[in-house]
Amino acid sequence: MPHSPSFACRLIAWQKTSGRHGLAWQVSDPYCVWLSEIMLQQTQVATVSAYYPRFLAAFPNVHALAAAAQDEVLALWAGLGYYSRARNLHKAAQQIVSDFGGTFPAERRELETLCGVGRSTAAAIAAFAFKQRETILDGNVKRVLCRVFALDGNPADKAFEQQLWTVAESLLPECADDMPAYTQGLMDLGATVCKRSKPDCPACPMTDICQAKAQNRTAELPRRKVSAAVPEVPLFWLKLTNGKGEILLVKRPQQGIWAGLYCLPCFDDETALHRFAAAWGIAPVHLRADTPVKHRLTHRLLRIAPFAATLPDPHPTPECNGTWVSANALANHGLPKPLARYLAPSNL
DNA sequence: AACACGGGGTC
DNA sequence: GACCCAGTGTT
Repeated sequence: MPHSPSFACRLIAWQKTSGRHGLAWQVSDPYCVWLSEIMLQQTQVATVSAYYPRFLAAFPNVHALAAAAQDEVLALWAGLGYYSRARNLHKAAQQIVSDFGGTFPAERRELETLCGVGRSTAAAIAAFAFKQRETILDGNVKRVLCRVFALDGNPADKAFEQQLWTVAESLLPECADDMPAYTQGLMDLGATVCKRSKPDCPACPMTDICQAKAQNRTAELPRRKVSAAVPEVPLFWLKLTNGKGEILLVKRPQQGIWAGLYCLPCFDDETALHRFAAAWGIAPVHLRADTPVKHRLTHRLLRIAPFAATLPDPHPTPECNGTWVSANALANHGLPKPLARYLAPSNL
């Protein structure tokens, strides 16, 4: 196992002089730390910066969040992606109230019982808010460790993953007071110096102990994941407008893509869309085909064919759990990014 | 172990 | 267009 007594010292000193400071969530309040850590999962700092203050203003503490409606939470999360994070955040706020009397626990193990909080996020909260000697292990840290110690393993391999946790734990500083700066340093080093491509080795505090650099292997470590093929999925949207200029939105189920968000009536095939339109008294000839929307997710390529129609007068009113929403009320609803773009191309 | 789950940044 | 990002939960 790699052991480097100087690793933590170097990192802490570097963070204090050259790390990132002044980010809105660099505070010791566990609620703020937790919220930021969830937002930052698989999401870059620049993206989160626009969402974090808005969300915190709406839900300034865990009680406010626990008492909110899921729709309010999702409306503030809309566009950020990975919406299970928002649903779990909401659930976890209620867990904090019900299971912990409204106060965040300081132990990593207890934090891990919260919905949406895995080991790394629990460790980040424990380290930043409670100065616990727990290690994070995110994409940045993995890259730093794989390079500094020339760890050459398959990222999909469970045993290799476990090895990374063990290495990360072995590097923790002895003094608990150093945990916030150390943890921030791990993230900062990976994000600003030990980047995936073109690492800035001359600026790195580990440059003279880095084994990947010594072996001229920074470009090949960490090893890449093997990426799977991304299947294409056709989708059909119906933009139905009533006499008041309102649009029909339907809340999506709690499972699957865009779970819990609001969307236009959405169909797997055109026949199903026609059937739905017919129930509102709209014949296929009155459906206007709009410009197709291509939207890439990590694991799917959505090819969306939007249709538009105006409700005839009079018209039948079929059983429908949708809601009619005016243009200026769209912002109150959590919409998937491509739908927000389609309905209001101006606010990108 | 593999897959589901968004959206954007970067090269 | 490919790869990655302050990952977690399900199967």
